[in-house]
This record gives sequence, C-alpha cells and structure tokens, in this order.
Amino acid sequence: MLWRRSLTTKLDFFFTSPSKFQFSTLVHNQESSFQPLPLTKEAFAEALQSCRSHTHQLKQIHGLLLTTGLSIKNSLLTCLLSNLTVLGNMSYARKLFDDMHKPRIFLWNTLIKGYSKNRIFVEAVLVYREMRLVGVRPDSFTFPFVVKACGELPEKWIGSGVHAHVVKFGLEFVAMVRTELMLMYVGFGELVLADLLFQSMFERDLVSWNALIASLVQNGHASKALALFRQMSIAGVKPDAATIVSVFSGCGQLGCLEIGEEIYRVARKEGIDCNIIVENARLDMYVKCGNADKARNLFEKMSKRNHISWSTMILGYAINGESEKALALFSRMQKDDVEPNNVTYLGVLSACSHAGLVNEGRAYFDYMTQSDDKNIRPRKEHYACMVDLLGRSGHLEEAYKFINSMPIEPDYGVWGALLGACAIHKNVEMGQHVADRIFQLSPDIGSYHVLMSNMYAAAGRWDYVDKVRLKMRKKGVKKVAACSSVECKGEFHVFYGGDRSHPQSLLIYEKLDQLLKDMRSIGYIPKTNSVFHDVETEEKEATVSAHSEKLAIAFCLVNIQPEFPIRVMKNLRICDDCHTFSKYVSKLTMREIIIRDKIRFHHFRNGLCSCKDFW
DNA sequence: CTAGGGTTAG
Repeated sequence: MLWRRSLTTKLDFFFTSPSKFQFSTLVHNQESSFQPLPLTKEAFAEALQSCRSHTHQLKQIHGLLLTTGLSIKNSLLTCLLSNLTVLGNMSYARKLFDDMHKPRIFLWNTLIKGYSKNRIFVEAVLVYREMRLVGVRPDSFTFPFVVKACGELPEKWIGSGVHAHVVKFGLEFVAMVRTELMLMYVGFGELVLADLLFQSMFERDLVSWNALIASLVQNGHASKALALFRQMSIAGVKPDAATIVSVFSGCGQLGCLEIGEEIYRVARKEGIDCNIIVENARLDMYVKCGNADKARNLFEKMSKRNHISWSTMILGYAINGESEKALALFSRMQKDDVEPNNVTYLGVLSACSHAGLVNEGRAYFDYMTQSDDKNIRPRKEHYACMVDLLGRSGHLEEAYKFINSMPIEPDYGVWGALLGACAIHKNVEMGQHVADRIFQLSPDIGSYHVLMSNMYAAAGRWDYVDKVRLKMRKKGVKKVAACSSVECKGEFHVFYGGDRSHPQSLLIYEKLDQLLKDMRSIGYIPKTNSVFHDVETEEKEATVSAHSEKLAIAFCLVNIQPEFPIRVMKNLRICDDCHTFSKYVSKLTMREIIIRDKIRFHHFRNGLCSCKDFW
C-alpha cells in the first residue's frame, strides 16, 4: 500500500483542472479506494490520449510510468512522444527518445515527424541521418516528413539525396512519398521534375491532385495550376472543396475573372460552393480581380462569415479605392462582435493609406498599440503601413521619427515604405539616407535600387543613375522585368515592355500609334522622367510608349467588346505616364479600364482614376 | 503503430 500512497500524491495534478482534462480511468482508480485497481497500460493510454495540453503533466505521467514498474510498451511511448511533439516540446521529446533502448522504427518516425511539424527542418533531416547511421531501415512512413523537411532547406542537393534514398528503398511509388517529393520539387522551382513524378504515378488519388495544384498556386505558378485543373477534369476526377479553393486562389493571383466564374459553376454543380472556406476564396478572387461589386454581393449573402471573410472584404474595398466603405465595414464588423485580428487591421490601415486619411490612420494605430489583445498589437507590417501612410501623404519627417521610435527593430520593409514616399515627394536627400539603411539590411533587393535610380533620374542626376546601375551590375542585382497580363476569352496573354512577340503585334502597335496621336491632339504629353538613361527625348518617348500596360490596353481595345471593361494585371507599380495614358484612353474611347498594379487597383472611367491620382 | 491537399496579410 505504500506505493499506492506515493502514487496518490503524484496524481494530485490530475485534480487541478478536472473539467479540462478527463483522466477518467486513472482518477477512478484512485477514488474507489476500497478496492484499489492496478495502474494498467490501458489506464495510461487513456490518460495520455486525453492529456495533450501541458508538458508538465506529460512529464509526470512519464515519471509515474517509470515508478510502476510496468513494462513500458512501445505504444505508450509513441503516444507520449507524439503528444510531446504536438505540444512543441522537442527538447523533452528528444530526451525521452534518447533514454529509449533501441527505439523501433515508428519511434524514429514520430521524432522526425515532430521536428518537421515544429519546423525544425535541419534537425528532422539530421535524425534521419542518425537513424541510417545506426542501421535502421526507413519505411514509407519515414519519408513523407523527411522529404517535406528537405523541401524547406536552402540546400537543394540534400533533397535530391533523400530522393535517391527513396528510390534505393523502393518507396518511390508510394503515393504519399511521391506526393511529398512533388511538393518539394515545386518549392525548388523544378516544375518539369515535379510534373514528371506526377504524370508517372500509378495511383493518383484526389489528394495528390490537390496537393500539386495547391503547391503550384502557393509558389506563384497559378497558370500551371489551372492547366493541371483542366487536366484533372479531362481525366474525369471530380474536384472537392480543397481543389476549388486552390484554383480560386490561382484565379485571383492571375486576375482571371472569366475562368474563376467558370470554376464557380463547376463548384455549384458539384454542390461544394457553400463551404465557408470556398466562399472566402471566391470572395478573395473577386477582390483580386478588381470586382468589388461581385465581392460585396457574395459577402452580403454568405450564409456564414468569419474574420477572414470580413478582413478580405475590408482589404478588397481598400485596394479598390473605396476606403470609406472599408472603414464603414470595419465598424459594422465590430458591431457584429466579430473579433478583428492583425490582418484585419492591415486592411484598415491600408484603406487609410490609399485614401490619405492620416488622422484616422493614426487613431487606429494608437488603438492597436494600446490594446490588451496580443493579436492586435502592431507588427512590422503595421509599422510599414503607417510609414507608408505618413510618408505618402507628405509627412516625411514624421515618418522618419516614427521609425526611430519603433519598439521593434525596423526591417527593410519599413524603410522601403519610407523610400517609396521619398520617391513620390522627390526628396533625394532623405532617399539617399534611407537607401543606405536598406542596403545595410538587405543589399540585393532590385526594386529599391531601381527606385533610387528613378529618383536620381527624375532629379536629373545622371551621374548617380550610372553609379546605381554600376553597383547593381557589380553585385549581380537583377531588376524584375515589368510585365502586364490580360485574360481574353479564357486565354491568358502576357506582355513585356517593348514586346513584339505577340502574334497580333503589328495590330497592337498600330492601335497604340493611333491612340497616341489622338491623345496628343487633346493635350496628352508623354512623361519620360522615369526612364533609366540620359538619352534623347524621342528615344525616351519610344521606351515609355511601349510599356507593357500600354501594349496590354491596346491589345484589349483590338480584341475585347466595348461593353466589357478592360482589365490589366501588372507585376510592378504603374508608372506616372501609363497612369495619365490610361486616363486619356478611358476618356477617348469611353471604355472602363481597370489596372491592378503591385499593391492596388486603378479604375479609370471617363478620364478619371479611382485612386484620385494619389498612389 | 504513425501519413499527404484548402481561405485573408507578409
């Protein structure tokens, strides 16, 4: 009976919060004291199952397990180890593992899975190596997690090495192993290899299709994902909600509304359109396609809404230039007792930023700072948003002071927001200073070099422009090529600056010439001050007049019926001249032009833009 | 004695 009493003491913790944790079997054992039951394996198993939230309780169970003298079964250990990894206590999990005598394969697997799930990828792969060194043969449960971990390592050769192991152990055709390999290669940008693995799969289930589609979208290969979706329909595989969510997200990325609507019809036919995640994804698709009306209609008739729905809609209004509606929706959200989170506040702050609502922005930010809720306290992104708001509206000094008063270390994103503002307000001096800070933090981000170069060019400082170019070449910094894309009759067309590769190229340039001529007659003057080099005016005009968005607009004028708006997606920010150009075109042709640039939409109608020229 | 896929922002 002595050991019974000491156990009872050790079991005290079980009674600390009985409502939360039900350790029924163990508790029952202790309470029915007139006939003490032995602490059985089943009792421990049940206790472990129900006790997932506190490490110290797991530790006590472990201790208890050792004192009972029960032979410690592998199943109990696996459960204990797995619970520890779920709690994220990997150091204790490792200790437990190290105390084991010749751990069996599934214990190794559980440990690897733990490291992988806790995003300690190097360790996951190291454990795999260790396991090989002691001669344990990996099985089909080992590799999914090792491969996933390899996908997160910058050293791609490790992934290839593990792939070789997969082949060596004859597991390359196991569906889940192969799925993970595919995902790894998509992450590496090795799309051909990923596709090869996929196409030569024996058993492709829905999840492997979904996994590949989703990872393509998440890695920015949305058009490849849509192609795969098409292949899936041809193969006769019915999509489920997860598929639809990914392809909606892909459509949003590309800005193809027509294809998105087509997919919605498929979803409705399959009866998978009313799930809240699917609806949120569709909402986001409308927002990213610049159709705030469709987004609002959907939002209003959604059967259920969560904070993601609200945040998406708020941000949707913000980037489409309807800031008042964004802020109104935010207060409605609060009245509806839906808790905003930090993403919601990003939407709110960017609404203020796009509309130049400085005082409102300050007020929201102060509210965030003073909030008791950790989820609402401002993070780097919010600081960047505030810097953008202050700087863009001309309060450069205040923005600078704001950065210096930050309680967290400003990153290049925060400084970058200020650099953008310096460029808008042509403050070369501060721009130089800010650029120095940025290049100390991360020297090889092309867009900031380009911003500096443009700033110098606008100020006529060609000597500095050359310096920047030289520096970029020396450091191997590449600037991202500007490109614009357009959806037309279910096809996707991409244009680069000065591009003549499109089959309709002649027609497009003809249209463009005509437009420019007509526009000049009603007062359009090309603005060429953002052109890189100190060249003759004529040459500069030629460069500017072939910017990708101009080509895309001309293409739409040739190909898209007048009753439809022209929608162009651009990967960088729109330049001053293209903005003016689009205003003139909208007036001249009576067409609605919608341009999505890197951070927001411009809706041009009758010579005016929804951004009110503030961007 | 354990496994793979889905929504906002960055």
